[in-house]
Amino acid sequence: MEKTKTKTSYHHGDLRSALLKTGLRLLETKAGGEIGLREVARETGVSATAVYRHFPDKDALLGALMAAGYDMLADAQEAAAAHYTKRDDAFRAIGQAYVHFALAHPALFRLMTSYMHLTGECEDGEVVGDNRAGRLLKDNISALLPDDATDRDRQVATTQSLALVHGLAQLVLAGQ
Amino acid sequence: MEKTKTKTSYHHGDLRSALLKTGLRLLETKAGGEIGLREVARETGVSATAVYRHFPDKDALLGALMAAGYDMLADAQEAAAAHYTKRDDAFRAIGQAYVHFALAHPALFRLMTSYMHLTGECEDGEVVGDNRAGRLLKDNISALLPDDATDRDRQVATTQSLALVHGLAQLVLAGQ
DNA sequence: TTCGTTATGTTGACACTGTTAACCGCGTAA
DNA sequence: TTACGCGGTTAACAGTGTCAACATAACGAA
Repeated sequence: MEKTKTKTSYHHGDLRSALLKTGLRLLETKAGGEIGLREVARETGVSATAVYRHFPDKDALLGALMAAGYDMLADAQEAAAAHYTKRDDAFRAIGQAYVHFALAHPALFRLMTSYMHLTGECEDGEVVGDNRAGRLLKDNISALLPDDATDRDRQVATTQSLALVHGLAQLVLAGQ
Repeated sequence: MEKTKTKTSYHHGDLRSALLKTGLRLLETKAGGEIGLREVARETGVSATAVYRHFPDKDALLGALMAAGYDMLADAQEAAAAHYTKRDDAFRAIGQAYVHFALAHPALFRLMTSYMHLTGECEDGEVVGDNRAGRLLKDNISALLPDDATDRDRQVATTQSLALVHGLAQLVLAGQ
């Protein structure tokens, strides 16, 4: 019930999501350091090379974990913002949720941010806002600015607050 | 002349600094990804285990490279600030130097920041300002604040601007 | 000078990693 | 029923960090 495993299952149960689940679990457990392909495979009770049926690469697996992390982050931010009605309160809550998330899931957060440069496939648009979390923040910032603000103003404000919040999270994480 | 190699040398020339030099070179060359102990040893023309005579660990080697990077950063910041006489101009220059450094030496910067959590030996003091770069920024911030600012004010201001600058560097680096 | 000790570097090995190639079993479609 | 392909396996390869044992050069004491 809590885990609708979608046992659509071909052969063994659907891996991929099982791999992702144990990957996230390992990231919660392990305080620092990287995660290993063989490790997650072993912990899932499957042979290492089975991973390659669902992910072309180790980086692909990590990328999927990143995506899952960003989804979790966006969920947390939305939940945090939902408690508030005033625009600026909501905005503050979103920023706090970001830092809180980094503290609550350090290894996952580190993975998400240290592989940032793999993220943006760089389709010449904005690289920052291509995930739900970024979009959420951008929308909330836009709502805070006066109506006659230019697009450039909005982008500057977005980048500034994202930088502030992200840097803050990083610093807090460094100081443990 | 440019490189006073301090050929005090016992046996082979002084390694350690040679290792650090090739380590930095490799970090300049390699765009993304980690650096390897065996790799730097091989490139220095020495057997892998020779490294262990000068560094107890791979992490120790990376730590030394980090320290070297922070020194380079502080140098760049001091040089940038030296061109200006007004306090706030100097402060801005320091921040710009930070971002510029991240862009100029991406791999090194990534190493410096991603191993941040290994840095602070956490002697219950301030973890941020234990390197020259942090101290420089802190001093410049203090100079900008009014004289009657409390210590807490100064710390908040320091953290805020460091977070902003650091986050900005990270974002710029992510967007290449 | 000669000799022993210590710092420095080498080879060989171990356990581990990511990745590829070759093989197999099950479920489905013809 | 048979052929095929998807999802999994084992075996192997190159590469990694690290340890133990061995070699050698430099230096201080006899």
